[in-house]
Amino acid sequence: MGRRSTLVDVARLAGVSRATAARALTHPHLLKADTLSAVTTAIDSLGYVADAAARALASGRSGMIGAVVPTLENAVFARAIHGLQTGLADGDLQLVVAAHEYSSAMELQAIRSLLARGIDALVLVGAERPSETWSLLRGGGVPVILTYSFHPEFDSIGFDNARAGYLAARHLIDNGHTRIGFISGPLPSNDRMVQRIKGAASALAEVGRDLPPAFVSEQEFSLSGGKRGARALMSLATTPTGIIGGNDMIAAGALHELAFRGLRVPGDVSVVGIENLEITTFTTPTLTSVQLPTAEIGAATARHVLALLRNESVPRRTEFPVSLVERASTATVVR
Amino acid sequence: MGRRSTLVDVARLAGVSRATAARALTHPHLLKADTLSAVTTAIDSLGYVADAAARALASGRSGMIGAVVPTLENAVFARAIHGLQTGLADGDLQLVVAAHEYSSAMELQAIRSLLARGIDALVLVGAERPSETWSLLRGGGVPVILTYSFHPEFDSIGFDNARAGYLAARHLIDNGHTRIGFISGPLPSNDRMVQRIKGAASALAEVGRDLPPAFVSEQEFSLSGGKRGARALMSLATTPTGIIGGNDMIAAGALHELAFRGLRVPGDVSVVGIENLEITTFTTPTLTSVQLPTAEIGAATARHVLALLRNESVPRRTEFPVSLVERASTATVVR
DNA sequence: TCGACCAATGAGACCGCTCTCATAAGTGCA
DNA sequence: TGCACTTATGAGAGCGGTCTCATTGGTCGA
Repeated sequence: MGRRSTLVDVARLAGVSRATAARALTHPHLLKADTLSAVTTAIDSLGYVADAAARALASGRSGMIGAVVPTLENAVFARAIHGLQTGLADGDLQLVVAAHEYSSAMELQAIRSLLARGIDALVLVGAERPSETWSLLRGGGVPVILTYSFHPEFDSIGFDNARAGYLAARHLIDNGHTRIGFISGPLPSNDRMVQRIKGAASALAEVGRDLPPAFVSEQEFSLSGGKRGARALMSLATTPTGIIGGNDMIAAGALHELAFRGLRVPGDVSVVGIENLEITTFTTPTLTSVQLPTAEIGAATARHVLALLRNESVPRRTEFPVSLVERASTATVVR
Repeated sequence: MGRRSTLVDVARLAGVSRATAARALTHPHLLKADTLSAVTTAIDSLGYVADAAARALASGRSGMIGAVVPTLENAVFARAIHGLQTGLADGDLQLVVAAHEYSSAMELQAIRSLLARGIDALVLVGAERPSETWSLLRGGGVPVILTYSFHPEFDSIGFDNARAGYLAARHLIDNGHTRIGFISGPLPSNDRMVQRIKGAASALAEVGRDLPPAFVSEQEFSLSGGKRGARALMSLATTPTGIIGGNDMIAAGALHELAFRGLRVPGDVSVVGIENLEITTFTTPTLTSVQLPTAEIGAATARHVLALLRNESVPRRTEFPVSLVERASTATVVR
């Protein structure tokens, strides 16, 4: 079938110059109606498709957006990427993804690699990274959008992670709990989780209590992680009466371990999750959780990127609210 | 900070020609050791990074791989994409993703768009699509790799979906069940699910039974979908004694609905899932499931793509085995 | 009727790299 | 010492678009 046809072929077939053919693509309003239709006809009959590399080289814009997330195996990020991709597709932008597995070194490498690819914008997760990475971002000449956390220097779209932790702890405290354990996800390169823990600690501080390090168990984001975390917390000399899961999967795993140990929820221990996934209504008991705007983040980020590339003015910071959804896994402490 | 430095800057600083500087990048073994090191030094001191668009235009290779999946909201595909991306990164390839939400029209559009982007290879899910899409793929001049299903004409990496359905049904049949219901995921553009249903039907056919259409309930891939599916099946005049979930989330949702209706599993109804996710050991009762090689598929696809681009010979077809993992949700039928 | 101005199109430089081909320097053998 | 041959480097032509600037023909007001 021969080689792909180029603008020259189109121009020749339409009987116009290369420049005119090009204009039909990029600035069609500059052409006389019949010239335009001649070119359009030629394009259709040749099945012409502009070469993206050539276009990127000449225009300095690639039409590709990069995104680096911790992992796609965590549904939160998979969902956000899904929403982002869907939104970008509407603007005819492609999404290039990379995962760093909670390693800031790998994140740096991924960012380098994406920047070298000539992306038009870069979407990252979180606001904590080594200064080397920050300076690369500052000098990259590419708009950076941070998600899930905020940073004064870069456009950010997210929610208040500390408040999510605070709401979870506050709810337990309001039910009379003072010994509250926290099963977190991986902490390296994960300011979101650190913030949630801090938020929980600040709620405890409000009532003169604290969140001792022993009451924080770092685990994977999974049912098994939650199970192991609950095992760890319930093996302590003094055990918590309330447990916060760093996300819902962890909390659900904790519920399982508590049941396995013959402990009643919420009779003996109350449990709160964070994220408010579908699973919260399928656990036994159903899981009280803090609703996070994860679905919104992907879509909002896509809109932000599109506006940015169109030079429309956009708020530097978009914050979504979080709220507690009470279900059956929490109750007033019995003493 | 001025503009990005180019090969010309590197060449000038290193005191060599543009061609030599270029060779240092692409064919370093052709250079004398000290010439090479002069160029390398210049590259480092300028922080030079090759422009991907220019390179793509000149070389005809973009270093980008496209992947189109039904959705990233389904963990199966998120996981596969994650594995694929990780594997590709080792070969310095970028992954561009798109989702089509089980619409063949959107898939076609996504493929067009990726092809226009000049990707070096294209990864797709499944082997069922309109002929228009197939002919685009044939004429695209880009290697296509199919995953999760097989196709004689294209490289394929997957497993036998019909066998997965067969194993699930066979297990129920071996336990004396003959009225078997199937709660499937979305069926449009989803040959995997169609195959699983066919496999289940063929197991029933082996013992002179069939899978009546009324016993197949099409639902979303979610806990709620499974719940709704079980509700539909258990509302029939004649109800099944065994239920197969199109995937584990569906099966877990079905378990929930059965418990809600006061039915005992496996006493009254046996349930089998497909996928063997972590959740199978967290449900009540634990869920018998067919183990699928989803983790392997992403990684294997990455290896396949890398080999392909290096012109190494690769098997056109890679098939992973599936197997049944028996847990507590299935038992011999009581009559 | 003439110059100013505008709309439509053409000409050609340029984006930054790859790759082929030519050239110069170096090597081994008769 | 000369010649064929290899090795290292340079020169320059693309790759396929975008974009600026020049050119042409036509319109309009004085």
